[in-house]
Amino acid sequence: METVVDSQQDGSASDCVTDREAIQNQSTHSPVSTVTQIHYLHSVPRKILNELSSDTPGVPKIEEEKSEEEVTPSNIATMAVPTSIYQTSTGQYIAIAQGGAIQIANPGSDGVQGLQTFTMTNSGTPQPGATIVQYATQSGDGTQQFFVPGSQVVVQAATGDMPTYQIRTPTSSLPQGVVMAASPGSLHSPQQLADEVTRKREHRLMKNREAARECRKKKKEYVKCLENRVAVLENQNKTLIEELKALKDLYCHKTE
DNA sequence: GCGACGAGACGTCACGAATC
DNA sequence: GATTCGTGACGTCTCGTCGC
Repeated sequence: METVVDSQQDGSASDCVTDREAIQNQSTHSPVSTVTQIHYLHSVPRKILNELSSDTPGVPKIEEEKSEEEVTPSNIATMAVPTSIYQTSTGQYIAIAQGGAIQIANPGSDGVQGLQTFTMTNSGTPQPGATIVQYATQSGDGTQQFFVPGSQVVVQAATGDMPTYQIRTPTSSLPQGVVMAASPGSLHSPQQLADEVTRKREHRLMKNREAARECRKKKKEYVKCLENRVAVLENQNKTLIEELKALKDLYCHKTE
């Protein structure tokens, strides 16, 4: 009589863990809701910015509105020196440059995703004292314009998938959620800010790289385990068939 | 030798689930 | 609610094989 070799004896088959039984369909849509203040989509710019960043993938870059002759992509380190840097209570950095560019960095997310630049111009102002913020979308859809009363305080009005920003006139009572830096620029230089964002991004990428490696390893082991189990069950099946056949023969001999 | 092709490994992004 | 983790999907690279 044959001995049935079960992989559970060596413990490998019993260690078969079902990773994810059902592979769910993953939709790539990003919900868009209408917000009355300045807003941008989180999911869209990331890929677009990566496409825009040419030779060094992984290095976040800010695409500013450029003049005809100036095509050099500006990254964080080379952007205009901000005159005011604010930090919201959520840790977000908002810098307003001398040229009127508003830069928003979201340290909670990766560098590319969380960086936005708005350019302020004063042309065609329909309201007295108002400033038009030109929001250049990275998708190439054109620019959206927002009217800004007076000057330059950017307020994060909402967070989540659809963060919104309000630009308000600074008053004695700051809007809730906004922390003004003691002296503009003293919190972090743009370089430090960029370094921090880059560092966090690289850390996240490194962790994800390792996780992906681990996940693949796990998946390979799981597949191996399943193949092993198939082999064992086939072997078991074959043995049982032979056993059945032998019993049948024995029964036939006895009845004869 | 060389281009085409498939397989496997890898990095990254996106997103849901789990955890804090 | 924010952060971290796990993983599917996608694109890219490398390597081996095959036909020419």
